[in-house]
Amino acid sequence: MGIDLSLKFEAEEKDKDEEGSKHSCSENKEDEEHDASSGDEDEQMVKEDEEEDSCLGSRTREEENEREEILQLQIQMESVKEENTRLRKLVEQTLEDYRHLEMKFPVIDQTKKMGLETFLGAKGKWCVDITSKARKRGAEISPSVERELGLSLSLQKKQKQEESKEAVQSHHQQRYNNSSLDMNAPRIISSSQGNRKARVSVRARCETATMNDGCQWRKYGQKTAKGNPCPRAYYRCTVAPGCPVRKQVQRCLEDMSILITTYEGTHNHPLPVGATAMASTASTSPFLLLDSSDNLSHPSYYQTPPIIDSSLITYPQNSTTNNRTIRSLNFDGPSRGDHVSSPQNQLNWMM
DNA sequence: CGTCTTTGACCAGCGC
DNA sequence: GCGCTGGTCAAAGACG
Repeated sequence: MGIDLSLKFEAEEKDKDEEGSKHSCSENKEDEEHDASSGDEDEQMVKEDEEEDSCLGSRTREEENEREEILQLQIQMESVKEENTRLRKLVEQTLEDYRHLEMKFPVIDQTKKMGLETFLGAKGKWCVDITSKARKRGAEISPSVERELGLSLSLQKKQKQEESKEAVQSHHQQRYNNSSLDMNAPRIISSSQGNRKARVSVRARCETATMNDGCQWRKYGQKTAKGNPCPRAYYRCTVAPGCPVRKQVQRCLEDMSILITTYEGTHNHPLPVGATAMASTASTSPFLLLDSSDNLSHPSYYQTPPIIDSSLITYPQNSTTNNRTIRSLNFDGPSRGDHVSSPQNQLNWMM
């Protein structure tokens, strides 16, 4: 270490100085001998002895001083060494803690997801049931696929307090989203309460401009949101006059093939047939039903199958649940190229 | 002509 | 109070 080198360097310099002083002392002696030849030899000898004694005395004093200095330096070195080992242990401990935390993080994340499923209650079983059924069919479900199955559910609430509580969580979520690790992971931003409007956000792979959820929508606005070059479109349900349901449609910034649709409100009318087909299998209560294909009602639908990654999400709203109950329906949807010809086929495929 | 989309204007909420 | 941003309105145009 640098300390050791510098100490050696100092010691070497001191040796050199010592040699130099010795050399100067002997040089002085030679000069004196040269001078003695011209003067009284006895007196000269006495003088020489005295000077030699003084020279030797100063040399021993210097040596003692050097020894003391060396001792002090050695003590300093020992203390520095001790501090060095202590710091090293501290660094190692910190690194170890960091590694431990790093290993624990996925477990904590998984626990959070399990917590969500618990929150979803009995209906949360859907996710497990459907994936297990898929497994029974022999379909392999990789962890990444299971992530893809994850319910992309965002219930939004505008209350400040709860948002601040969730700020840390959403920050972590954002970090995950940015790293494209978990695009379709379950995500509850907030839940509606009281008479506030329920909001459900759904991510689905969809190449068309909007998803067909069986309802009729009228576009009433478009806005470019900050941070996303893709414009956000605003739609209003036109199935029944005065239906308060609205939806926002926007492409995902990370993956343009993913369509983020946010629904708000509750339909004040019976759902159209296309929506009811799937609805009846999931819930008897009012809900929002989504699939990611506009092609359902399109003549060329049978030639161009939709691309669905995670798409069926129900969100009942009634007075008893106070807009808080969330029912999820996740399924390992067909990968790109799989043919899903109708809502009923989708359900058959699921079951 | 009715319906739907587009798009600029307006408004409310929020942070500074 | 001001500016920014998201959400909505409404007039104008397109389309069947």
